[in-house]
Amino acid sequence: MESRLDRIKKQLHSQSYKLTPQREATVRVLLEHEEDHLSAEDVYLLVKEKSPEIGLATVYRTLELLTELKVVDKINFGDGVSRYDLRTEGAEHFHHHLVCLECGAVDEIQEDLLGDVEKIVEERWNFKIKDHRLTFHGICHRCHEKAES
Amino acid sequence: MESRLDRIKKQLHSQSYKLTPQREATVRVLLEHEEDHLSAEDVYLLVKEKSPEIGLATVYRTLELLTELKVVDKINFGDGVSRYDLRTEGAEHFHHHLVCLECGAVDEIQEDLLGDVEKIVEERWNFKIKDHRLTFHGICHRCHEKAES
DNA sequence: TTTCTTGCAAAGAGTTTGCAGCTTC
DNA sequence: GAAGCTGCAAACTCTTTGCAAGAAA
Repeated sequence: MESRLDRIKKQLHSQSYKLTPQREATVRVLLEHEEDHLSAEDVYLLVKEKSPEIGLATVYRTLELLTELKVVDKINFGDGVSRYDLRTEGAEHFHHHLVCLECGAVDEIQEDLLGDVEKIVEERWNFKIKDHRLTFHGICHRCHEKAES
Repeated sequence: MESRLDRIKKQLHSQSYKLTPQREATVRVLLEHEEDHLSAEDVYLLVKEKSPEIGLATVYRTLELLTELKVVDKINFGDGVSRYDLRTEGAEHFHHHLVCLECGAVDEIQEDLLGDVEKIVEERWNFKIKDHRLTFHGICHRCHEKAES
């Protein structure tokens, strides 16, 4: 059974990038925190727990590399920090986000939802879509329920 | 006939903010470049052409203020700079963007397009939507046509 | 007058880069 | 052994803040 880590390793190798312990540690952290939306600093601190000798610059360089390889997506919720989000394997489209204005939580929507909209945009604006970013800002279900009780 | 500038002035006054020449000059620049997606630095340089004594910090403070008043929206296309986009008057929803990966142009879509999607998200995720950000990355119609010729 | 606002310069935050040394293949 | 990678520190970019002087109501 080939793990996700293995596949990412292969992808690195196939583009003749070396698989260093630092890179592996970084990928592991990303896999272990798939649900989260970690900043470079977050990733750095988590990697440091297990590999204390790693440098912040290496984490930045690794994240940049993984972004290039489309293993992760670099996203920005407007708070001045870039966040890195593992791509869902096999997913054709980048997933969407729900950002709660109250508690700051970020939930993911894996469903596509934009199929029809994309068709309209491609036809009406003659724009060839390669990727998208969709984020809703509002009140999440948890804060919603809390407010009602 | 009340101009758009007048209405923005009133809005400032109604929240007991003072209307300084610097703020007026900044708003004017935004109105004159409604189609563009100016960064703070861009706005600063444009304001400076007519009011050379203005400081960059004032522009940042004014843009922050206008964002608070929902006169402009602060957006981020992932290039490390915040951009400021005048809200379409009367529009209930924030418009969408088409970012061309080839020439870097940013076009706007004023149509809503997300009505159905929002309904689904609100119902299925029990998420109260307050705002959204939708950006498509791809090839714009100009580059498209250029490539074909 | 009193409060708000400005410009400047300095500080801050996040990210990138140069470089010498070390690792991977 | 050559090419690539790393950690460190310094540099850089964008943005925010402290403060004394100035302007608006």
